[in-house]
Amino acid sequence: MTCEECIDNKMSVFSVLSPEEKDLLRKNNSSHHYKKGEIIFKEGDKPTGLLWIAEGKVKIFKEGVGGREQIVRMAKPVGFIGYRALFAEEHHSATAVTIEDSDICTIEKETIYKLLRSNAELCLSIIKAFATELGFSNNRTVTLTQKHIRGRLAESLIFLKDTYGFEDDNSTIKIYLSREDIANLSNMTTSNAIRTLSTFASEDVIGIDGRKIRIQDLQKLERISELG
Amino acid sequence: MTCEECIDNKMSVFSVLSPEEKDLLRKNNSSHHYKKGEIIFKEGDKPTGLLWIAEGKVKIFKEGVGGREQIVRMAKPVGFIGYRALFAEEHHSATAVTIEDSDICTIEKETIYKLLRSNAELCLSIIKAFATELGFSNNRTVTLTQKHIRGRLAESLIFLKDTYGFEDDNSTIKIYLSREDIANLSNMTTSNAIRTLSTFASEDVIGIDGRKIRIQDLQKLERISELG
DNA sequence: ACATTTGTATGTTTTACAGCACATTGCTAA
DNA sequence: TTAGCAATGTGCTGTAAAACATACAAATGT
Repeated sequence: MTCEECIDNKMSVFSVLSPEEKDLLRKNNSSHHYKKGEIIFKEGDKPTGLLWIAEGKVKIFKEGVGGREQIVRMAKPVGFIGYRALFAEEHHSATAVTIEDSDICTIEKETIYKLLRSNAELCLSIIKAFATELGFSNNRTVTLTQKHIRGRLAESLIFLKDTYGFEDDNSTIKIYLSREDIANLSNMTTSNAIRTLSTFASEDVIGIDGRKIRIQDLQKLERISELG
Repeated sequence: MTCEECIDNKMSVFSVLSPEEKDLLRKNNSSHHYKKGEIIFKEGDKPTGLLWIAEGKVKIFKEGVGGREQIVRMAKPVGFIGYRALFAEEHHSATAVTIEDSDICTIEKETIYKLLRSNAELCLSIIKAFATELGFSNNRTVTLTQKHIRGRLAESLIFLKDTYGFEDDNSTIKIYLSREDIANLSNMTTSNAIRTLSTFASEDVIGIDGRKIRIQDLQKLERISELG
């Protein structure tokens, strides 16, 4: 998928733009390819423009106590990244790293602000996106602090499934994550992520094939998530 | 402070409005007085309009595992409340309760959307506010999960000081919170909040006079927060 | 003025989980 | 093939913090 295709994509917030505005975007964006594991921006960097994912997957994480990383967001195509810092007029408060080969598009800060000032519907879309993500973040704060290990892991697996969907078999989660990343998403140590995944597998809630995880009993997983 | 004063207040996001737009607001807002401890809206309620605090203080919390509450925000005058759910077009994901007698103003959803569509600067202000709060929330997720009790409590005390400021003595935090609320803000049990506050007092980091807390050594408190 | 509830304080017990050590598997590269 | 290394898997131990218990003080209602 290319930048242009994203601009025309009806899932994108750009769908509210007029043909002329879309033209302005098309003429002012640039694109860059990243290999798996590359850094797109780092905590502390100054945002230069608005980025979005045309192709690939990206994890966004913050460094915590003793360098321990907490994944705060997982992004997928036609999703923005780095926009929080841009609009807050702050430096990036998190780091973005590709978890597979990705194509990232950029438009300059000036261009996006020009569009925002000219198109109220775009503003409203962005506002809605922020409001939704804030709800997600607040929810995360509560579940990560209050749920036990099993509940946190179950929730993360459901989250990954909701975000990236299933493969053709309708049960394997469409993402290739290391145990460490799963742990960093679920606020636990790698050891415990491995251990708890094994337990889930022995309970036939999930199936494990290397890094690929199949959800075999979604209902049970949801029950574990709700009161694990 | 009345609703009208808020609309004219230069700290408010309404400061970007034109005189005519401010008039529209003035003619379409209503106000309501709440006693300490009253519920403004509940988790699951449908938002009806945009609320803001003219006078008083409000805590916003989510119910977690086993009814345990986690305070996600503390609001003060000229600050909006309940706007996340409104703009996300969701039901409220948290409950708002006054922690002292308060005056809350409302404008209908239609009015605020009308203003947003007519005034891009207002949109940008809202976007910036959301982006800032999202940063705060993400930060909270990391610190509440990774810091130890002392660090979490120290951070909360600094947060309360930054939000509500000091009294005339320049050291007493200008808020009257129960130990339970302090615990619910810092993700710990009431027992541990009490215990740790006592420890801080014995270390001369803070001074305790009933519910009133004096910060005696901010530097030390910041150090505890950073790596406690 | 009394009883009843609510909040504060502190000690003891229990447990979930991090931290660590170490074994095993799987990938990459010479 | 084999060496080297990273990722995965498992058991053990220590500990931070929850859970529980109890006492007392302060606020609230009757």
